[in-house]
Amino acid sequence: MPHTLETGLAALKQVMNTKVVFTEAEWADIASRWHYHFLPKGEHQIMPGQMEEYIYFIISGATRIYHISAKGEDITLAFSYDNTFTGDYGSFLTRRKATFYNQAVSDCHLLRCKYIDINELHDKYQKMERWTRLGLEELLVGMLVRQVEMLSAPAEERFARLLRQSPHCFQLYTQKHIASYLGIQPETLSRLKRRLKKTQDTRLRNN
Amino acid sequence: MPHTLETGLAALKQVMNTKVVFTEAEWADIASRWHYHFLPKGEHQIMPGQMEEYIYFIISGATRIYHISAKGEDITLAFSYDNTFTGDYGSFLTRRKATFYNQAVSDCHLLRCKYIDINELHDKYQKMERWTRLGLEELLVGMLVRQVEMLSAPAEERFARLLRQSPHCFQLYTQKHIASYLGIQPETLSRLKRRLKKTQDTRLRNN
DNA sequence: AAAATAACTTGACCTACATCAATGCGCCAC
DNA sequence: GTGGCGCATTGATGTAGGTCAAGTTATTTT
Repeated sequence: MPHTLETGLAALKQVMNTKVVFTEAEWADIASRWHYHFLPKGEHQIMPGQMEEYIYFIISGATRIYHISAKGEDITLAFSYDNTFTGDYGSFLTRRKATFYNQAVSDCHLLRCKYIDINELHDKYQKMERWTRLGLEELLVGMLVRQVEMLSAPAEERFARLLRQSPHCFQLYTQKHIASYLGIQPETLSRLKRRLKKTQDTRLRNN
Repeated sequence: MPHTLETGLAALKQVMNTKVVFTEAEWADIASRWHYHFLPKGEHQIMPGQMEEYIYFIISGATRIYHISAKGEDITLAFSYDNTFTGDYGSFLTRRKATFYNQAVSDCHLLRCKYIDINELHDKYQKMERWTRLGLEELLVGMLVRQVEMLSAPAEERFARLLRQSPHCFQLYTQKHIASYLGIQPETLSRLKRRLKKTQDTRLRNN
């Protein structure tokens, strides 16, 4: 029986142990606080105005965190998929109302853990506090890289880099959403794709 | 005697206590690991390729964290000033070589703490681990807000918001640096300023 | 205080990307 | 299958902001 609590916890354990190694007793306590949850394709895990009560771990599936701007534009902020965490961290961490949408773009098999459980774990185990700290550090470094790229690289380069570093995203998400993640319009992404293919074709022909 | 170790530690204590309240004994241990450092205007606290050995607390002064892109563009990522922390967090946290410059734009009176001391404090006190976690959470939320703004708001709005929320930055930093922080050219910022003043003037005249 | 240097302003022109619009294509519903 | 709908492509045109250049004003440096 794939994608249920057991297999999910095994995946979660492996992911968590890459940062901090928990004892079996600690792990048992942690594991007991995560619960299976299913989110069908198209449904929202959270919407602006709600409180983010859980942090989510994706066993399998894909979600998209986005924001609707003042002008009504749909802006994709992050992609989440197998073996990654998701949710509106801002809301979850600060206990303020969510500002983002998080939508399943395919059926999602999830584990989730309540805020109070995460908090209790933080109180109970220094290691848990450290695990979260290390996770936040990683997130922060990633966001800095993205920030630099958005400010310094033109659309074409940002696209090329995403294609190189996260090709699977082009399978999981529509071009519309990838475009908004890259900060451009779908039409522009379409044209970039064609241009890139053309230059690759001519390169092939010349070699 | 202003801006020396004592006054600096008093400021640091106050800032740290807003997140986690330390006992006097804990604080004494923490305080003993921070040391005064002076960075004259124009000098760099760190440059790409170096290892960030310290985390810095600014008693007084201002620095600018920036990056030189592949095309040679100077991109300002963050401003730091009195009572804030600074440094290349990415390098400091991950122990990899710095990718950013951090330059004093005015004489800086600093406190700094070595990586190993921070680490020892993390090992020794769960509270310290929590303090760092909460600090990272705050940083992360701020970066998310900025990311959304960069993707959704046009230059004029980003400028107006910075002017509203951080007017002191316009005293501390040159327009060139503020422009690069906003993701525009200095010429564009100059034009935006004029346009904004014009609309404000007409509004005044009509009231 | 003069000279040198850097910052800011303004104008003319240019380009990357947006917008609008038309057409074609896949995909799900029934 | 076939009707419908959202997604992708392509073309024509618009525009925010970039680039280049010249002049002005601050700010250092000597």
